Amino acid sequence: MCGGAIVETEAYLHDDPACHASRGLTKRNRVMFGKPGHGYVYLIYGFHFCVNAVCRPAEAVLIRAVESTFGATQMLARRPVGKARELTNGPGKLCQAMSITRELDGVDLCNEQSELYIVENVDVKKFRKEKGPVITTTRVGITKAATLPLRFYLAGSDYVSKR
DNA sequence: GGTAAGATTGTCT
DNA sequence: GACAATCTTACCG
Repeated sequence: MCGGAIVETEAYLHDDPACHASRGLTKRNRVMFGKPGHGYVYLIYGFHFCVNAVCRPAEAVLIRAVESTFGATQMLARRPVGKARELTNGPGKLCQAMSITRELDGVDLCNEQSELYIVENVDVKKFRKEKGPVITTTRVGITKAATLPLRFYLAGSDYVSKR
């Protein structure tokens, strides 16, 4: 068991050229056309995995950074790093640390019996208060629709990938 | 059947 | 700051 608070996300909308689902259903993005609440996991650049939470049909939120709150020992075993923040301050990094792979593509994120799931609890609310306001900026690492303000992160978190 | 590009990261300068 | 590593998918012929 390991986990943490999501501190950085990006949104991908159905009419957004940067969204994998914008050009219709394919083998890779089929999960995005399924039921909302499921996880979309894919391999990028042949090296790293990225996780998304499907929110509406053909629309998803990319999880870019997590601040680990428990199970950090296990995560460090999978991803040995010097500084704690290096553990999960990037979409590919957090997938390695939490052993998120393509096997989890399509997982039900709303079911606490799943290998991977997302919940909102009182600690998260307190965490958000401590970490300050949510900053909205442009998305990172994309070439299409790069100016849309669809990236969100907590101003006070050390685990945000880029400022 | 071939090829170009990608929602990244780590390493070297 | 620049660049290589490495592979799946999408698109064209």
